[in-house]
Amino acid sequence: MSKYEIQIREIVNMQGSITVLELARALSVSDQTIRRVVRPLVERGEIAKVHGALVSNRSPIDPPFMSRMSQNKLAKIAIARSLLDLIKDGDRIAIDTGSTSAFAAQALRERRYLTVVTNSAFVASTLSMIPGNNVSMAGTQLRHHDGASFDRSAFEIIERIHVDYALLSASLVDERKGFLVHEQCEVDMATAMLENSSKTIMAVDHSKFLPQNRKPSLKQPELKPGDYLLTDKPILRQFQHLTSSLDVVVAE
Amino acid sequence: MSKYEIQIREIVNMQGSITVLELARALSVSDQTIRRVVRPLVERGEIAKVHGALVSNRSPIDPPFMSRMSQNKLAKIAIARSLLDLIKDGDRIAIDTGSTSAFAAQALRERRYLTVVTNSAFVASTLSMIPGNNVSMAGTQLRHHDGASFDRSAFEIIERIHVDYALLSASLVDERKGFLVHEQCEVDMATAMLENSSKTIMAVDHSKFLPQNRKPSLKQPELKPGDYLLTDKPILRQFQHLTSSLDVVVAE
DNA sequence: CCTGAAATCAACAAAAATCAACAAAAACAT
DNA sequence: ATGTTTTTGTTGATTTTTGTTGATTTCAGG
Repeated sequence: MSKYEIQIREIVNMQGSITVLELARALSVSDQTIRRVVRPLVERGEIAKVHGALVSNRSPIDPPFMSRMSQNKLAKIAIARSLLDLIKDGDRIAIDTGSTSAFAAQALRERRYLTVVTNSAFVASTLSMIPGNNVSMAGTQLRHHDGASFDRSAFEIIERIHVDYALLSASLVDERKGFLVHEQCEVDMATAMLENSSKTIMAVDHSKFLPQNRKPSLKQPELKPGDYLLTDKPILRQFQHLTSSLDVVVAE
Repeated sequence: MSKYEIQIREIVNMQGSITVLELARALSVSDQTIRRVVRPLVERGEIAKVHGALVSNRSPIDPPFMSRMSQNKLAKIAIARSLLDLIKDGDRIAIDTGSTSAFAAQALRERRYLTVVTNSAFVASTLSMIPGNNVSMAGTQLRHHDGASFDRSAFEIIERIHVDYALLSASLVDERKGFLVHEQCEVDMATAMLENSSKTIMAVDHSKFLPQNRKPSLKQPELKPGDYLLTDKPILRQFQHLTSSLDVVVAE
């Protein structure tokens, strides 16, 4: 192990990338020395090397959040667009977390004079930029998982603002137990939104009706008769008892 | 994998889109080289390409206020990159509103384990997606102008969290009066951030030293000796009295 | 549908980076 | 000190990348 090893690793990771020559000058040694010292580092996979330069192999981020956004992208976009048939200019709406809601937010940029309250920083950021909207971000500390907050203050704000629609989602639709999510705080947030809205819109793409790897177990609050269910494929027979009292909207 | 790959991905994702020629000039290589280097990136689907330009296929964020971001975007990117020399993994940082800060947030996605507190929903959303970060959104009601909050609660949160750096900006640098902004609430927020941080980083691109159409008139709080000034061109003589006690970092 | 401008592609020569081998320098143990 | 081992710098052959040129394609407007 060379005496330059630590320095090199540090510099490369710090800068993201650096040419062999720059590094040689920085450490005042020859380029050949750099190459020699770097070889075992590369072999051990601690840094990566390309022709002409060394690059940090620290993954340049692909937020887990975004990768989920791309799953069933088309279905989610279709659902988001059909949401525009329900939500009109000037409506007030509470929006929960999740990739479905993120797409919904994108679609809702077409609407004006919305009153929006959400615990998702992404949704808040997206819709706050539309002139005429009144957007409230509920909560302070954001979890990196999805950029959402479930602070006490988040609930206080949700409960302070009454809206026309609550836009909710779920991780899985179970034939017996209904709409499920992974965490209790999500149920609590959904409950708060549902209780402070006139109507609820549940948005789930068809993949949510299929078995999942990671099985959620917590039940979303009961929907009221006349609430909406937005999805992208017709409801299969074995799920219809869950949706019989709801207005089901199937997007293209 | 070419040595330009990281930079290209970064710039493209930061700006959303850029022409091949602009990119060639930015990296001072020929357009042909850009095309060559970009081909595998496109094949792997990491960025998309259209005739004449490269476009990010990241989250379809195209905030209207990004239009302002397009002014002096290369300067702002350069400043954002040089910010990475100051901010290290694990640092705590308060970030204000504005297009400069938006670029800074994009750049800071390279860092891990940051503690971030900001009143900008865009900054919060951007950095909350990075695993390991601890992001707090200060404030509730967002103004559409820039997706930022200046609620009383925003100040309470800023004042509750002490950080290593406050990243501030300004709308105009006046030869006599120093760093100016348009609204009192921005001054108040800057003051709160400055008072709850160890060091302040003021980031202003060179255009801020030139006369503006819409003249701001409110003075940002005084910087402390040893605070940083980040900009992209050397400070002209007539401004040097403002920066003599500061650590001036000129990007590029 | 045509036309001119801009962008792209293919190919080749020039430039830069890499590698292997050897000699000089430094570090180490005896 | 002395010989041995390790590290370092230099050289020249080899490989990779880059810029340039000119032909081809794409795009926008008439």
